[in-house]
Amino acid sequence: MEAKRATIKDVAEAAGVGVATVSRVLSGGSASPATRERVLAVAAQLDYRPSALGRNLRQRRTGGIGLLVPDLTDTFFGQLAEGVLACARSAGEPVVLGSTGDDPEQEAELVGMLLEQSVDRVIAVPSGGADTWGPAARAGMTVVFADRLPAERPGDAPSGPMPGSMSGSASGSTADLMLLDGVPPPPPSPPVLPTGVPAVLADDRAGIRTAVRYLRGLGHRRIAFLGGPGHDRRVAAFREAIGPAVDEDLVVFATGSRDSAYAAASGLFQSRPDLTAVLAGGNVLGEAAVLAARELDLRVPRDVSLVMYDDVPWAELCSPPLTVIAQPGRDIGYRACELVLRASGRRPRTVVLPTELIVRGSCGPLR
Amino acid sequence: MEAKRATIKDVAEAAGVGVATVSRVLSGGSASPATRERVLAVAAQLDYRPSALGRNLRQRRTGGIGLLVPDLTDTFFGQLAEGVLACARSAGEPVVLGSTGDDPEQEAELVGMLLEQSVDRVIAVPSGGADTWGPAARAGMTVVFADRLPAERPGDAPSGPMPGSMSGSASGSTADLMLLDGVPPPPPSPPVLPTGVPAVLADDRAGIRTAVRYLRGLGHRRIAFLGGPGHDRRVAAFREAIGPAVDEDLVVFATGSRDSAYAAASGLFQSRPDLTAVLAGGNVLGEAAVLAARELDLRVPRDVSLVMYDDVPWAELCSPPLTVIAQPGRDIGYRACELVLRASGRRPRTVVLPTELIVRGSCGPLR
DNA sequence: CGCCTCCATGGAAACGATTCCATCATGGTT
DNA sequence: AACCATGATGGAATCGTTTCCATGGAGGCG
Repeated sequence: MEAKRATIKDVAEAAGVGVATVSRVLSGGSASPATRERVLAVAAQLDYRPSALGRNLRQRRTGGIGLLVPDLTDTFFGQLAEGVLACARSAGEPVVLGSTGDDPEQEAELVGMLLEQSVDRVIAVPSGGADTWGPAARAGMTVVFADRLPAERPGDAPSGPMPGSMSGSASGSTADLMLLDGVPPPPPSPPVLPTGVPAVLADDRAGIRTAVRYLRGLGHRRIAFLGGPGHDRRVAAFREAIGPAVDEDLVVFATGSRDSAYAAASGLFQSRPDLTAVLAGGNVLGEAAVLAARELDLRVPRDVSLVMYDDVPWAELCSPPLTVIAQPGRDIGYRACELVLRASGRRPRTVVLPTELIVRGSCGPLR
Repeated sequence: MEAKRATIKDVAEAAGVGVATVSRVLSGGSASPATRERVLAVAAQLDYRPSALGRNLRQRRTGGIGLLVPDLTDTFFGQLAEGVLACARSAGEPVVLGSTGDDPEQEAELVGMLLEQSVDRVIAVPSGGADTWGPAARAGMTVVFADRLPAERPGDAPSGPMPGSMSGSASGSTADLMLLDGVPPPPPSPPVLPTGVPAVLADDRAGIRTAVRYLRGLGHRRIAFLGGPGHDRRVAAFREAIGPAVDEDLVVFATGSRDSAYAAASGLFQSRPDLTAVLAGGNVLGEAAVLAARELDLRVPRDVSLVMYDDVPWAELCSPPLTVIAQPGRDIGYRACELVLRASGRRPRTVVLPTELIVRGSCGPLR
């Protein structure tokens, strides 16, 4: 019953040829039309499928590409994953998935697992810093980052300050400074990005700037930022957009969990009842903000205006529908996959995809 | 620079022992304490990692487990995937992911890909029917279904009737009948489920029944069901709960896409303005229902009551917050993974996980 | 007519691991 | 003192594929 799979040897035997010939026929090598046809027929009849194991072992090449995301429950990463999957499918490459939970340790462990599987092309939304990704690259992995860049300093989790704590170093991390290209009042978009680091990112800077300007235009002055893990670049952009006089109490961080996000949002609203607008750095944060506001009887947008980074299907369902900074999650994944696949040539450049402010109903004029 | 990975041979050489000894030490075989220590030291120093390729080839065993879901953008499948990932990680097994888009053809293709990768344990939310999964099983795959069962009849997509069309055969599909165990007015929960089919399912029947009773209790009589691909069991449960006099026009199907869901919902509201309650078979359908209702100026719950199958984080964000039938997506994934991992012994039984009606604000009394 | 080239073809090595089996040393028993 | 059981150890086969290389035949050209 359990018919074990036919091997190339079986095919060769049945077709009366050598295994080498079968291999050549199947991988497009030269062969006489007669044998080619015969081999093909036999292979089809035996339902022969070459084993990726054998092939990969021989070629010392990997099967598949790895995909590491913080949390598939977050719609954005789901979109990103769908993009990667779509591209990988069209290339016929399997995708090995890992969820890091925004934990550098788990991430490192998963990288090890991929290494063991001989998966040497990886698309990652990084949680850890150089001490994870340095070794990975050194082990010969082709890594493309998506949505974020890893923290610069070894051992530095990119989320910066811990949950509930208010703000961090006054001028952003090393990575952020580098991102901003060292020009304090930099020219308008497109932003200058670190070269040599293959990555696909959304144009956070432009998105955030647009949102801040929009809020400013509505009269808001006390604008808060609600950040999560991996939002360093967004925070930096926020600081840049706000200008020199950033009210540090209005920059708050949460970890990846929904509870933490809610706590951060609620804490922010309670400690600073004078704020008039909030910019949430991701959809989980946005959700938390809506929830916290409702819990505290703050009406949106009457009492507080809200902009969420990330467009998700339910943003339209909220009442009022949420004004968002949309980023093309699916495209980010797709492009990252393209990059990692054709990384054979010279190293791929970083790609920046545009964001878009979608104005719905969660922002109103200052009153 | 590109230090290629150390092989077992390198370790053996460096430790001055044979490869067999290294293998034994590393996989817990017998060895003298002295050599064991030496080998371990050398292995650590060389940062040796056994190649899964070599191992799997030799053992003719698969690396990893496959996971096939319709769409990672759907939060529910994201939760399910997280569950699988959690369990797989703790077992040290890599997960190969595929997204089927609810398309039997893509699904079959992905199964082929997994076969090629020698991945012979699969967790699937099936889209195709027996003509996909029969061959898969025959090829020696251990398959555990999650959330759904495949259609019984070959070539029969489990979604039954096509989008927009109204209802199907008057008494559910063969699969559903089998599910109901052939007893037309069956005893209350727990439902009798098909044995021998390894699967992890939510107790749709109880969930739907509870929801229908709840709506009935509020006075609703014209209750509609909005179904999507793979919702056969839910439809069947709905029919059963409603009783013999099912208004077939109130049972509507959409395909997996959000557009289709919206179209179905909108069409339903417009063609049957007399309905007073809607039961959405999944979160995408629920989202569509909310959107369509708003578009048509139907207020929830004043004009129409709404229950959504699936609890998702944003259900609470809606206003009013959505009353839902919660199913443990993460647990379903986790259990399915457990099942597929310890499938070595006798065949695993089907597992049914409880659902829960979470009453929030989207249902009101008939007026 | 002979030689050289070219192409189709098959044998065999290699990839990196596990595992069977033979070998050898050791220590205990008769 | 001879023998046997036990345990550590290394060699070699094996898994399924690709690929190098040798072989042999056919055909073209000098």
